[in-house]
Amino acid sequence: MRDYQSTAQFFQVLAHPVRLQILAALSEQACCVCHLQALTRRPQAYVSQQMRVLRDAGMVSDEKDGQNVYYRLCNPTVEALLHEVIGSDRPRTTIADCNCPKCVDE
Amino acid sequence: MRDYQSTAQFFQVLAHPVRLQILAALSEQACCVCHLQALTRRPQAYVSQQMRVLRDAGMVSDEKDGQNVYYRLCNPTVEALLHEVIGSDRPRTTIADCNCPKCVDE
DNA sequence: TGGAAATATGCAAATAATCATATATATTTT
DNA sequence: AAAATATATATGATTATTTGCATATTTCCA
Repeated sequence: MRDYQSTAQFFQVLAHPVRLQILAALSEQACCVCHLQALTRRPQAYVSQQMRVLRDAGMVSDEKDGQNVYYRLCNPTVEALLHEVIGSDRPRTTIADCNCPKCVDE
Repeated sequence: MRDYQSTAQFFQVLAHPVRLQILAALSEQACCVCHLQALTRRPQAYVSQQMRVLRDAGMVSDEKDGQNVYYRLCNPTVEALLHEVIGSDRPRTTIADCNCPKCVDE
């Protein structure tokens, strides 16, 4: 990590409840946007906006598979911090209403 | 740490370059406000405001000694996070113009 | 006691972040 | 090729944060 300015920006990205929820979900498995929509109960555009913030911050990477875009965590520091502050006792929300191929298959 | 909302607020406090600089200094030793003023090159009222934010967030504790107030880190999670994101390669800024008893004695 | 030094607080202007809405693009299905 | 689905982007209104400045409070010392 560089100077205090960029470190502050890094923390700013984490200073958001929905982004934290998304990152916590991604720390378990890669998810498509529709999955995160169901998880967070937010409109698609909203989730997509947050994913851009996370992508621009270098915290997640995206991979397109057909119609779906799968996001995954790609930053070890973020993983470590999540573990530090959230730990493993986070609410294991099961998502019922996601119809992406990956969810339907399992 | 509790829910995502309070975790986000926790990160919000860290999402500030001057507060980060102050916390990094406190992670080495307790400092009075005048010391932090010299370090950050900000007006006294500015530093005092940031100290309130850190105090309200439960990250630092204050102890009055005569005219001076000494602040110290009092949150192990903050210490761990600072170490994670800043590490030990932070600029070791020596402060010349602080006249508090502690600084003058040494 | 009175003044100077150290620190804290209150408030307002400037700045930045959030979120809803509308719309665009790409892919699959029919 | 048109419709449907998944995702992305642009824009603007609202709200929150930052920061400078004036002033208050506390303590020390002459």
